[in-house]
Amino acid sequence: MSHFGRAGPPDIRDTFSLLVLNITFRTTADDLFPLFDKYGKVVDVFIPRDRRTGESRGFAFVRYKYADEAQKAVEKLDGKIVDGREIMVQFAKYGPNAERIHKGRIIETTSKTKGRSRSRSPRPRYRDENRDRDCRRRSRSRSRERYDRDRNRGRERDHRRHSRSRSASPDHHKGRGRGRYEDDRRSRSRSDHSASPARCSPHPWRSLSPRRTPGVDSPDAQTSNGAPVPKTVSPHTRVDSRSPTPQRSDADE
DNA sequence: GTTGAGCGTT
Repeated sequence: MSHFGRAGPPDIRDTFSLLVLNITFRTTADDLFPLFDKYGKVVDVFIPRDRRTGESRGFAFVRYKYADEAQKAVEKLDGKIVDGREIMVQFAKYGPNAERIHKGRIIETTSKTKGRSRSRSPRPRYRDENRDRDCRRRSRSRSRERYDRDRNRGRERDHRRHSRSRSASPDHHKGRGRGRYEDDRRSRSRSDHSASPARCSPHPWRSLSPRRTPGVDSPDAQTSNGAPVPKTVSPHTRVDSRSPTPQRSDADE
């Protein structure tokens, strides 16, 4: 793969992994190696790539032999423009098997004599595949935002992102689209078991609330909109449903 | 030819 003639993960026990984010999709390990090797002994550079296309996923892992060199590389290369893109270098937080990493160094080994430790692991092996694999699949397609931004380019330059990509905007879609390749069959399997896509819908409550069953206009037949109205509701409040503007009950479209 | 949050393979 992206190793230097080595198969599989090398000895990461005594290495310090750095996570390099925001690299271009064309940047390869060979491009990053000389860059990081200038600041220390780089043991290995690995760039995860897609199973289907083999394209880079936009980030890389650089393993240093010593922590001080890794630290220096983080300080020196973090924010550096590589291939026209500002990369982000930081210590890896998780290991290949989701081991806990402290300052890029693995502090937990899932190899042996640590079986009980895994039980205490608060998080699953892969924190992302069990989260947005169901609905939030961006599939890393070309974002329409980019086109919008390009179209607006020249009209309003202030509309661009006012900050580095480090701090992702909260209102920006956090769906990372890590579906990759297993999401297809998994989704189908769950579909047969009648999954609950209610949460996937951006407006789940909308489906749950039938608003005011159209056609049925009997005020006594059902309580308001069919939903079980708690007894705490006062008769005075109930008259509100018969107000001239009952459409603004709860659903809004 | 593309995309852009984030954490990894024989």
